[in-house]
Amino acid sequence: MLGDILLDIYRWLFDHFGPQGWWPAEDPFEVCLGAILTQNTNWGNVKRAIENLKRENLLSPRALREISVESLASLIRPSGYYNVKARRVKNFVSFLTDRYEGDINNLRKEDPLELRRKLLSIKGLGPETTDSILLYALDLPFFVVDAYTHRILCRHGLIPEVISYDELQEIFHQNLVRDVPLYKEFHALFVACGKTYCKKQSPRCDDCPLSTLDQKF
DNA sequence: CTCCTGCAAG
DNA sequence: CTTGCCGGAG
Repeated sequence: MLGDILLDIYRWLFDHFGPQGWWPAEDPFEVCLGAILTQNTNWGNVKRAIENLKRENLLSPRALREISVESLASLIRPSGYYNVKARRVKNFVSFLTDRYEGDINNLRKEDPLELRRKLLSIKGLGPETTDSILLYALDLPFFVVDAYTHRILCRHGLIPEVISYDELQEIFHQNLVRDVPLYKEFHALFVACGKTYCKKQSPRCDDCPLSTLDQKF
């Protein structure tokens, strides 16, 4: 029932926007950095920050382990919240080097739910950042919930205004097949729809590919 | 001015 | 539950 509606949403969005090809990054570690840097931040600004790190050959756990948090902060400045994010990147890199030999692939040896719990214990990694890493860097089937997901489903009356991250994620896990490519594309499509149509202010409901959804109730 | 693929601290 | 973090684009 709800699964059918979610699949309908997916199809309409996919038909309208086409494949999004997320996550835009060269390797899994870059995905992790991007996931932290894009917290409440426009991706365009994150790209600048990552370009700075690339230019300085700092896109590796080893290199980021060495650099001072102050230097790191100045390099990621364009992404905003640079002081807190530099600390958060440092926390993640320490976690990776101290416990997994700085190799992102060693994370795959963990039980997925246990790994999620451990990532969440890192200061600066909340549920969305963690699930982005699990899904887009490690190809594990965890649905990434974000502000767009909530806004779109809420405006169509499919979920209550007040709902926790885990509760909303469970809706996807319980009602959709645990398919990694589907989860990757679906989240990216929610973002595309949220940015283009289901905007926070002055949403463009008339042109929205999901406009027929409301008539089902 | 608001918003952006949040999160932790107060 | 509210606030601080913050640059860049529209």
